[in-house]
Amino acid sequence: MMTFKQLEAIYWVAKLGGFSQAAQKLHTTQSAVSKRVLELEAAFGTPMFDRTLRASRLTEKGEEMFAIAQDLLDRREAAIERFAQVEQPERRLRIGVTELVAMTWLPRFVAAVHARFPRTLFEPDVDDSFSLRSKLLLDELDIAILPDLFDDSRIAKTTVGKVRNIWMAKPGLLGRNHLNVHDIAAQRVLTQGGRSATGSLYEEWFRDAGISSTNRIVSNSLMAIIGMTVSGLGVAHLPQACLQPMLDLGMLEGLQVFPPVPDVGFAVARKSDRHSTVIDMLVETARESCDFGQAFQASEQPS
Amino acid sequence: MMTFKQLEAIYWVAKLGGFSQAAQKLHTTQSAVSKRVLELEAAFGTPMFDRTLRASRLTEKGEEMFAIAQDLLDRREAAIERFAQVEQPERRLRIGVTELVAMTWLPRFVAAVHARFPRTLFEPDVDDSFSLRSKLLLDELDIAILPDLFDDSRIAKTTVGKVRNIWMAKPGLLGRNHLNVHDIAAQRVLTQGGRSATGSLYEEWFRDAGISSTNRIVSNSLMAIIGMTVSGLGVAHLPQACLQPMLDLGMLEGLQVFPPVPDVGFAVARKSDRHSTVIDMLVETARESCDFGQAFQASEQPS
DNA sequence: CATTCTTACGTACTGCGTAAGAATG
DNA sequence: CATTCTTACGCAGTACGTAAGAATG
Repeated sequence: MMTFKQLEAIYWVAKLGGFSQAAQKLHTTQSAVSKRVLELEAAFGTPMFDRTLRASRLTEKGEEMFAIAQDLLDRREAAIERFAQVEQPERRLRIGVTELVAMTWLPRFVAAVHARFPRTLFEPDVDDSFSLRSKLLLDELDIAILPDLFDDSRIAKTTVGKVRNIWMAKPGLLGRNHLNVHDIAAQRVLTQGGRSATGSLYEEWFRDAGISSTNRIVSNSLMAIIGMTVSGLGVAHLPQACLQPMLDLGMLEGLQVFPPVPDVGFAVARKSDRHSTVIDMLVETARESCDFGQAFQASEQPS
Repeated sequence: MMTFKQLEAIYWVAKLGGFSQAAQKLHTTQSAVSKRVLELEAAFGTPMFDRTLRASRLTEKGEEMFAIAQDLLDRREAAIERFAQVEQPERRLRIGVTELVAMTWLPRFVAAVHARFPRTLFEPDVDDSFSLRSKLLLDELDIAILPDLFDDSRIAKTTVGKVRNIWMAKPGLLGRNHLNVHDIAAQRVLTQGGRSATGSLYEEWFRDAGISSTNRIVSNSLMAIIGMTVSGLGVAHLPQACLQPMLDLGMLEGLQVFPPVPDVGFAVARKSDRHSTVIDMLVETARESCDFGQAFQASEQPS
């Protein structure tokens, strides 16, 4: 049932163009390699190599499996590498944030942290909440700032703020301004996918109203969703405060919708088993500098 | 050497809180599970469980390995799932783009495609070039629009445009306006990491000038970098056209730097072994609608 | 003393290597 | 006929299950 050995086999056969070469690379015989590949083919009921030709060429399915093998083997390698490294107490802060945070107060946060830790190398990582959580658990991040919408005993959280989102659309796209769930569902809805915490919030919201499928465009990027909303491709539920300038400019129109989608709380998250005063201070700094209001465009303007 | 069986063992022991429970789950004996865990511990020279207590509790290293196990097992599961699915000819276009594309012409592109394929479900995925390439190979995307900076026989590309980046900083951050590589290196440089194709371009640029290490803030998000640049945290090499409004407003200042970093070409990429008229038409549409000039803020304003 | 994990030991079977067979150009 | 992969077969060592031992509360 798909072992690493099988994956190594298909990987090196494809890479080196032959079973014997792969065998050499894997310090075994070509017979053994052949069998590992045959196992894999049997397990998935499809040939991975085209044997009609003299040189081993991947089939279509084989290409797919090769990509899978490459991915899984790379990840194993990387994981081992990371694990082997001793806990390096280097001054390097890897901080994960969602796109909304990146758009709004990340610059201020970074500036505030730099004031306290001038010699620290900063690495802001912008990703969806789901990935951020994984990266925290894999120790690829020191802290993460994300929507407070899940619970995991391995992660400790500190609430830092709340964001008010409202439904928006290109002005004039909808006739009225007072709407309900079903009016929204009748439109094309632009949302973040299920990997985003806020994205799953809407799915729940629709489900609660008994609505299963809607016409949607799903993207993992808030930026892309804002752009598409401005272009009139549909309605989206977007942070009010940081888009206020666009509302004021008439590029977007806010919609009154009932029932409201609940507000989203944000939290600073870190792995429960990692304790450090640096991280504690980071959390403190985050709480102080937290502000989802102003998008970067308007902040710290030179006079 | 780290097999899936070992990972399954540590995963289920941690999850179910006992070797016997894990054994039951894995359809084997608790003795076998014990040995698989011991193997893993031997391989990495560190205990994963704290056996002083009655209930099996993960050690710190164990937590780390647990996260790795979870990650790799999930990915194997997902890969098998994906592989098993027959080539579903569903009308669902997963298009990968980099952040720059998401900021600029993605809305227009989506609008153009919707005009041609009105009943198609669109899923724009914004990620770094490296990830986009992986996702293409894993068939998680139908096409991707990314910097034309790598070659891979498994991926077919069509050039669609070019982007001019220039060095920028908060006005007044640097005294002069005419600079060279070393002046830039003396500043704090905000760049995208090595996972970004353009990010690796700068590393080459610095290396060519004989500069190895610079004071840097690395982020995977263009958005975050723009924000931090506006805040005066450092200098960055950013797309000129789409930030022209910010240059005009005096939020950013363009810098003349010698030697110039080469321009970046963009291409539509797809897997070589996937042929479809829909994809061909997408490529065509992309070429026609391509425009990195205007950030979304200014596009399609309602009169 | 019941529960939980490790150790010991004999076994079964998986997976391997050698070598022969089939297919290809 | 040289090269490349598959099959056949016997062997070896891995990994397993049973059962006993050690540790814990």
